[in-house]
Amino acid sequence: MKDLIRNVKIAVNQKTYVKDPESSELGKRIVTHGISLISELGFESFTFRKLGAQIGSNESSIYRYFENKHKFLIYLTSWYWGWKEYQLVLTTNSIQDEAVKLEKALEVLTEPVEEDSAFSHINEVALYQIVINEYSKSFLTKEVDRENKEGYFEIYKRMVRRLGEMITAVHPRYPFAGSLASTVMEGSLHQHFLMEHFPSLTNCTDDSSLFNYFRHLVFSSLNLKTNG
Amino acid sequence: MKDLIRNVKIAVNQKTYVKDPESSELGKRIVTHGISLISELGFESFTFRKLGAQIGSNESSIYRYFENKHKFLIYLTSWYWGWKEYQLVLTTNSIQDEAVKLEKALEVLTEPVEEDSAFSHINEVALYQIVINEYSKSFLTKEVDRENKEGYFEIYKRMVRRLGEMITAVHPRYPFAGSLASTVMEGSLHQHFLMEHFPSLTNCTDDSSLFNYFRHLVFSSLNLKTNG
DNA sequence: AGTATATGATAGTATTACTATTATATTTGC
DNA sequence: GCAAATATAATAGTAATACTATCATATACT
Repeated sequence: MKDLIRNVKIAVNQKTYVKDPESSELGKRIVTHGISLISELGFESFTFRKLGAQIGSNESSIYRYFENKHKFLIYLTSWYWGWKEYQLVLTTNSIQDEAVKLEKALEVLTEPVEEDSAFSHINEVALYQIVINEYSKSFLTKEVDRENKEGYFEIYKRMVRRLGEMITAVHPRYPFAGSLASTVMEGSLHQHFLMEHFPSLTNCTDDSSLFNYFRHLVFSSLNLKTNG
Repeated sequence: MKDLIRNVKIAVNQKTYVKDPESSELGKRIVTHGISLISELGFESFTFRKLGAQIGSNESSIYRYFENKHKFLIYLTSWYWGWKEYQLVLTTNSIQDEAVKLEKALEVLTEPVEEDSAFSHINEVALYQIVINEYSKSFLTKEVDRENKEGYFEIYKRMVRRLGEMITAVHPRYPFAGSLASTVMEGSLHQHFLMEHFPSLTNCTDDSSLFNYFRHLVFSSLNLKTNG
């Protein structure tokens, strides 16, 4: 999944930034080095001051692009989900058989993330690590309802909805399509985290076993056998 | 599930505190009001200074019980999981039929939390809200591997293991017992969060539908029908 | 050449997350 | 009942955080 289409821009809710970081060189440097610094230090220890130091730029300049690091995290993770959604749609769109389509969707969601040269200023592999380790922190806040209303989580929600619709297409009377879709979305991040830090709590050891686990989980719930 | 046994103390890893908060009145006040303040302000805005102000005590006195708020969170959530584990064991212990036992375990994990008068200084309902909203933050850190080695997450891990063993007892050849157990543990918190803040992403509307969803998920994976 | 815009440099503020020290209560041991 | 030990309170101090504000400079555009 790389280089599929050039000249595509991932659309992120404009409220997440003050000035579009893709509109300037400095903006792109903020994103590039922001990703590497968050994945290196973790979100708690990451500061705009440190980021400024790393890119040889001033803290105050970064504030001209992002209000604070929370919004910066929402920007980055929204970008990630937008990018993933794009892959999801592109990969599954042409598939007629609904079961095969769903299976393919699960594959896209669990397969290892690879560099996408269409977005040279973004290291998707490092960004994926950020999503695994920090995404939950973007919504586990007291401001979640207000921010949800403002549309900060739209892309993620749309992806859950898409996956839910694929589940319903396979089994229209299954009553928990939304819950299953959200369980898979969140669960695949969580199982990734467990593989890295709590291997005794998961049977998954690599991305292929992760895929097998979720495929079995979903298709069993829908009373169907899998192909694998 | 209340008042089952008195004079039981939930054992929490001693490294999470400097001085056992259950050993003094002040310690218990810290825990009592700490729970209410974190659930009121959220973990990010919670500080020992504010807690001190609320209990009419000094910030420095709180530091004599807990090194920092991160360890305080680990203490509180460990206590919660210890309390839940106790319920789990007590409820399922005497059940012979492995499928019934597993079903009962899922019920304990998804049912609404009620006040337990055996621990009068702890508001279990508020603590459960903290677990839903903040638990992930206790392990989504750069220090997770070190803290895991020091045993900070032992109780939670033991619960996942117990649930995994129950799954294996029902279906010995199912290859993803651990992953399924961890998915249910984390997933039930996540679905609770979605019910409150992202209702469009779940089909669960109350604790009974939550239980039905996870029961169906687990028993389908094990190729068994449920009773309900 | 003049103006607008982007970035940089510096300084300042309130708060956080502590640590250290000293003072004052309270408990306990003899 | 008094001294000693312990627990708690009060105060102060530090480095860092998360900003905001102001002013200077560089570059770009007209």
